[in-house]
Amino acid sequence: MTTSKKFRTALLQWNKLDNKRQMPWKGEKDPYKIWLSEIILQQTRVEQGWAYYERFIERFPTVQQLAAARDEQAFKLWEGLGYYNRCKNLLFTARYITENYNGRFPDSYPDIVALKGVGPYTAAAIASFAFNLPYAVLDGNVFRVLSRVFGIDIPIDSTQGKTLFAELAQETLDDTRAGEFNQAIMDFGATVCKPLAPLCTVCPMRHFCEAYRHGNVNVLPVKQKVLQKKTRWFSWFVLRVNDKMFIRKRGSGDIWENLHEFYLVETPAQPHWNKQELDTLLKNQLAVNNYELENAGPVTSQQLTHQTIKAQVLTLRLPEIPESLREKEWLPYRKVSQLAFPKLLSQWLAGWKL
DNA sequence: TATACGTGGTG
DNA sequence: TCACCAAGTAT
Repeated sequence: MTTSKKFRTALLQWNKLDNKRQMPWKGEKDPYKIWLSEIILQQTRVEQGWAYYERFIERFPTVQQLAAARDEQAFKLWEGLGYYNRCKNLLFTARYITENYNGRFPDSYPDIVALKGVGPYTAAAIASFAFNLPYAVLDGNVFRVLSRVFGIDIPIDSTQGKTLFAELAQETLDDTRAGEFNQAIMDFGATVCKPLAPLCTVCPMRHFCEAYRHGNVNVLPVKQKVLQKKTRWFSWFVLRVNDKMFIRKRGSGDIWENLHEFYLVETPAQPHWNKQELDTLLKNQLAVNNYELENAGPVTSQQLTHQTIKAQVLTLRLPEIPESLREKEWLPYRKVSQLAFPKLLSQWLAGWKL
């Protein structure tokens, strides 16, 4: 018997007898809900996305209701989940489906994969879960499980590796039960063939797993690229005039697009804000001569995928709104709390006491 | 096609 | 502390 055949049989039997994994979207047939769950789960742990899924479904039970959402409302609901372009694309696609498909989710792979924010993985997931179409999912779990069982050390982030694993996944798929198979292989990867400390001693595949036989389970899958990280220094100034504070929306070309922030000063090295430095900054950048430093918080750090942000939040009280800043960007806390912020700032706001 | 995009868990 | 990685996609 081929390894593919053994794999299929062992996987489906494990799924039937030993897979205890439960999730709110499991077994769901509504393509809208499947789509929503898959977008939330992109590069995101199930435990982290779980509550977000439930809140979105509660607030927006149908694609039409999501399409009718205000942008800020959706972003506020997404706040803290990361990769905020997912939220932007979610809104775009909900509106696209509402307008172009009359609210009916497309039911062919080519139509699904054409949706913004939907790539090969997500399209295969929706196609197989909602419509039982024979498309194999290829996510981090599948890369790991296949690389180990079949003993493949070609880097999964190489062009050759991506092609090879995509073909292997499609060959291995039980295409009469695509949805069941796809769910099973991801559950298996997440609970048995785990990245760290896999449960090889109780694994139903250990008798034919190449990595287990060669003792290299812990080095598979292979990745070739190491990502570069840089450190950036952010100083956020909470400018306050009476009960309002200055808020701006972050633009394109950098992290946290569409999220909000306070007045940002980025420096090439760690800043040390003393009176003279502050005087100069306020005068040069904002033409402000009169201010009071209310508070200078601790330097906190956040690790992103490609950069480390070292940030400090300083609160300044000004006598009036500077001419250099627009009136409309000054908001009371009541309004500010409805906007989405990066974690560093939402945490600061949560602890903010007037 | 190489790189950027968030946040949190884990060993 | 730190590297790795998690139901990837867009550009």
